[in-house]
Amino acid sequence: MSFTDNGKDTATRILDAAEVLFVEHGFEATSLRMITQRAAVNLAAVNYHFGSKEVLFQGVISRRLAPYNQECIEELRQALIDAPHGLSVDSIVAAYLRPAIRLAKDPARGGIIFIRLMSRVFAEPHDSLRDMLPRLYSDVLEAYRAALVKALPHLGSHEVSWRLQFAMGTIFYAFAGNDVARLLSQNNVPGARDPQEIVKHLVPFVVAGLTAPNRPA
Amino acid sequence: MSFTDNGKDTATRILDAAEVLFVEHGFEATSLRMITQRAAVNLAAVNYHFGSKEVLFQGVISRRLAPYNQECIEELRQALIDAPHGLSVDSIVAAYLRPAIRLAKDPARGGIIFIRLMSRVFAEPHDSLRDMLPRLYSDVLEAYRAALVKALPHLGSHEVSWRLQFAMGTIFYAFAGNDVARLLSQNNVPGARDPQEIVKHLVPFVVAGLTAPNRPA
DNA sequence: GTCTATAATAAGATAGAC
DNA sequence: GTCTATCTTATTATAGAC
Repeated sequence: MSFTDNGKDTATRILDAAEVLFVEHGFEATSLRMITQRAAVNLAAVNYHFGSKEVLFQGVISRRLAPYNQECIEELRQALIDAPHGLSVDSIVAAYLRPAIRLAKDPARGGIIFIRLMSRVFAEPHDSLRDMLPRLYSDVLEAYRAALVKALPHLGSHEVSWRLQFAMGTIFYAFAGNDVARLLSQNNVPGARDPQEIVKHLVPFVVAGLTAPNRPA
Repeated sequence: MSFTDNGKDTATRILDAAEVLFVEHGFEATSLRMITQRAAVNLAAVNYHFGSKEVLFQGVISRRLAPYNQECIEELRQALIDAPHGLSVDSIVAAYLRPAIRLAKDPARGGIIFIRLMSRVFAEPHDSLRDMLPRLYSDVLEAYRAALVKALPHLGSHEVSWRLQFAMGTIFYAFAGNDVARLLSQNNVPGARDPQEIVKHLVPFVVAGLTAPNRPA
């Protein structure tokens, strides 16, 4: 590993630049030339270090995701220790979002950029990009799904799956920075990009959705 | 207007093909060659009829959206006539989703493909594509926002905006066909692509989210 | 309006010197 | 590991015959 003047090696510089650009422009619209220019490295370095643009994308995700997943699982484990007789839906949602807030505040681990990238991946049309997440993320989801099934015993397992799916959609969409808010011509929601502010309004919505009565008239 | 053997003119054939391909692959990854090949028209026809790929995209959206918007507004107007003293959140959500279900069942107006395309637009990284929707969709949103503000008088206008934003995110995500469901290794949600089935499970979730107490402890 | 042919450009990937 | 130079292939868009 050789180092450049700003203290990061070439592969890391490429990952950092790619992370930002993939969020901003999506996979297809981000060229290797944009990435290497931003990273101030040679064009050929991408293929030397990663082999292809697609593998680079996987690298951008996986470098951050593994430790983050650990944190999510650990957070749930701790919550379960503190309340061994089962968690409320509220505590489950709060536990799920706590690592996200911590990550959002920590630029060294990608910060809000990585949160937004995760949200974006689900919307990537590229099958190979979208399909990498189930593999990388299923452990976390299964853990939280199990907790929810326990917390909502009156709902069937299928209904919990539906609601978890909606909840994930809501959360990812809220963090994606797509600014559905901008749709509203008036009343631009203030603080719509601040993760802490988002979560404050998001938690009641998601908790209420998850705990909704099984079938209103 | 000259017509080909299957009864549709060239511009329409291009729009039909582009609609499907933009949903499937996104804007960037869909080439004019894919479109003209699928439409069985000449490559140059796109630029003759539309001028550019971006204008074509706008054309795909706007041909369907104007009549659909009319329907959404009319649905709300009718509901308000039937209940002149104000609508429940439940009726508002139901009114909003009714045109979507009708459209989803009507392939002649784009069917589920167009619903999914709308959902996808919000996730398009291209600014110029994402930014066309506020202009085209704000009337509908403002109408439903006003109804929600009336139905939820105890919430501030800002809070209603937040929740409408979350609700729209949930709904669009649910229809986008991104299959967050596939994240769950087990328990693949059955019927996850059938609009009627989606709506059945979606309504209680969204209504509960919108009517959540203002700030649970 | 529709076609062929092509211009102009940008993309991902690689070979080979250093 | 890093560079320059280039290959190969794709793209959007257009010019001009019919």
